[in-house]
Amino acid sequence: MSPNKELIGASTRLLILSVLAREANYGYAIIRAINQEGEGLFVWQEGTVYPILHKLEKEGLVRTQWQEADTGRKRKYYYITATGRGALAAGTEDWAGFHKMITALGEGNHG
Amino acid sequence: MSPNKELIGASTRLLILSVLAREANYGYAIIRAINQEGEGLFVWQEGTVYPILHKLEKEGLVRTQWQEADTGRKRKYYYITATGRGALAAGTEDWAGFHKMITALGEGNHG
DNA sequence: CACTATACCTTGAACTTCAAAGTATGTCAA
DNA sequence: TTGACATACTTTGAAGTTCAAGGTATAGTG
Repeated sequence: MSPNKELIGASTRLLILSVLAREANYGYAIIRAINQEGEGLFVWQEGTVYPILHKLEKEGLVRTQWQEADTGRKRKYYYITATGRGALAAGTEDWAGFHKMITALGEGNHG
Repeated sequence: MSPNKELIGASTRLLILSVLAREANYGYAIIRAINQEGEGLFVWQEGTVYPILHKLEKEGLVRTQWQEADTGRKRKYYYITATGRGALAAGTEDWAGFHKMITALGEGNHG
């Protein structure tokens, strides 16, 4: 289990949208990409990520398309939508504001 | 309700510990202090904060002491412990690392 | 005496996350 | 063709988190 579940849980959605804003991808690869990016800070489980992807789709932040890989395997690709990009931008801004506040509070402690 | 519940939920504990690292305080005032600090980004409810304070106490990150105010009112003061300061420092570091990652991902999107 | 603000706490519902298991397909080797 | 393994998607049950709402109690005000 992750040592900082609470810290991490915050921006699951934001992180997924960030990854998809770079380029469309399918679920299984998204999970690997994010966990690699996390560099040990956390490891996301399939049971966590897939439901979030489904929710993002229901909310219209991403759309999906089944595609067949060269291997013959079927993959469900996720594409970020315009709405999704908007949500990502807004979320990133909120994140920055929140971070600023946390930092300010921290600095107050040894000033 | 807060417009960014998920973003906020992350570091409830961190925020409380930050406030208490500045100076000891009692629950009701902590809630007002944090919500003021949030500047509209979020508003915490009593039903959220009190249980967290109880948990922090059980974990030894804070200790408590009942005190009587000038008004005659009884208040439960929360003091951060050495363990609590350690947890705050560690949490802040993790937070910084996580923020760095989010930022890096965001920059990748328009680079 | 009613009303408001302070001050603490608990409960039930909704939601989130995880661990675990389930389903299915392609690859590789014996 | 059989077995093992990685890929790929999904669901389920349990544990945890947060909120809205309400409950208790006391001090001050009109």
